[in-house]
Amino acid sequence: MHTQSIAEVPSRRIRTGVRARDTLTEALFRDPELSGVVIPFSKGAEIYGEKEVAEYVYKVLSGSVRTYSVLNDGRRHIGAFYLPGDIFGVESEDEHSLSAEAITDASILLVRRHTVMDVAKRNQNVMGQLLHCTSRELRQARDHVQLLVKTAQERVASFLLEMSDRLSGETVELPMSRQDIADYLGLTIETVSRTLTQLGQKKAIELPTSRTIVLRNRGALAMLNS
Amino acid sequence: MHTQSIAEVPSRRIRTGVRARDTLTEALFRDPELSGVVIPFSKGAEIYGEKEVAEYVYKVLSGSVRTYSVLNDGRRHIGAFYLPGDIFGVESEDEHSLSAEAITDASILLVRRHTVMDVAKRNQNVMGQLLHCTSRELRQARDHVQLLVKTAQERVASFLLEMSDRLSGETVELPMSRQDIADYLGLTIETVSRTLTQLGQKKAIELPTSRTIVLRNRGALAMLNS
DNA sequence: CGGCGCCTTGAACCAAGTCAAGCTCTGTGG
DNA sequence: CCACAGAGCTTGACTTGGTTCAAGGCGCCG
Repeated sequence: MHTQSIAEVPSRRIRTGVRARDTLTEALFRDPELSGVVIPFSKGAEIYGEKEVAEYVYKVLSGSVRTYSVLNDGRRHIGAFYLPGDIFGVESEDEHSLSAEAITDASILLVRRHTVMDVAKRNQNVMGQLLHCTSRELRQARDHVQLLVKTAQERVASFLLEMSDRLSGETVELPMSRQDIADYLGLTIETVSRTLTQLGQKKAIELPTSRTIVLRNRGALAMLNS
Repeated sequence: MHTQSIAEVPSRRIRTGVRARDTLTEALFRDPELSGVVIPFSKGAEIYGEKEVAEYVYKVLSGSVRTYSVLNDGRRHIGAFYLPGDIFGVESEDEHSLSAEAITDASILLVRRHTVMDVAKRNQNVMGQLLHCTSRELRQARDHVQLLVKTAQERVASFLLEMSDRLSGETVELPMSRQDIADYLGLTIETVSRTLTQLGQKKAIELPTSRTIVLRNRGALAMLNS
């Protein structure tokens, strides 16, 4: 359920294909046949819930998003982080398998799922992009699996390298909290914190502020990355 | 690289759609346009290697298969097990992201990847099945991620329930070794062994032989399953 | 019957978790 | 403009679940 209903918030209908400047990564929503609605979500707002019917497909225009599930013992597990340009919520099942929340204030483009599907049926190119999109998620999920069999240092190093790649810069402004990172890496918040401190002591990274991380020695991190 | 080349082994060309008895789960290869070749692999034989060009798509007819990768420190990580009826090796990239090996003697149906792709382009139904197939893999990968943040007991219990579901019976004949299970669950062989012993002591399972496991108390296992 | 894989069990050790305290921002109201 | 509250982060001391190392058992095949 959207905490902000579509009717309540200012939004503008756009033709996704005709946005003048599109530096964003995913090609899928560039197709002129796919129109959508832009919705702002404030920090912490739920975008959709686990087991909810998957009515839309989503693209991050600004801000960042986490998908997660809560285990029966109360622990939260984060499936992925989505940054501007990323598409999320693509499911082949009818319901979402994870919940999604805005990590920061974010503006999200929503396109009706059945619109995408209908276009995909006619337009081979869109179908190909959809398949590509799913299999990128698959690759990420497999990478995530490999993360979780490593040591704490390796996990944190891999995470930093991943973020640096996706935000393309040596200085990484993390949108997420230590708790988010911990739940993504399958560690505790204390272990994440300690490990970052250790990486700082090793001169592999610098921590000007707790959310700003400068990669000083990519090689050293990559070494840990396995 | 196939350790047994296609030319060397007895095989018969079949029209996958016209097999009289098809109790096997995946619909994809039932399409009459998709013809393939059946190849036998002996226990331990490599079916394809990581980073190898993905020339075929595979379906297990009998026996079982594991996909895996070897980390730089020598540890092996198993991505998935495939049982009769399962399709594997579907990649949207051009190369396989994991290696595949026969766990037991197995007969595998191979269909050329570009054949599948070509048919999928014309046949909406086949494309849908392909998408479905990829997203089932995605769901499995996400389940696998969730496995790896649990305790040893939970992991082993989940594994047994998964196997019991897929082999549909309370008595599970495991095709894989303790080492395979350990590498799948991100544990050591000793921990897997100890945990099975513990589950036996709790009367949740019985172990008539080391490869035969009888689920005595599904509820108790499901409790651990989170 | 003997050898070899595979599996189990025990004991010591260690990486990460837990519990607890204190620090550092940031925003808010007096 | 400062004081204070609260959330988020770090650090320390102790505990623990799982690994490591080592030995021995079981079952299968030649």
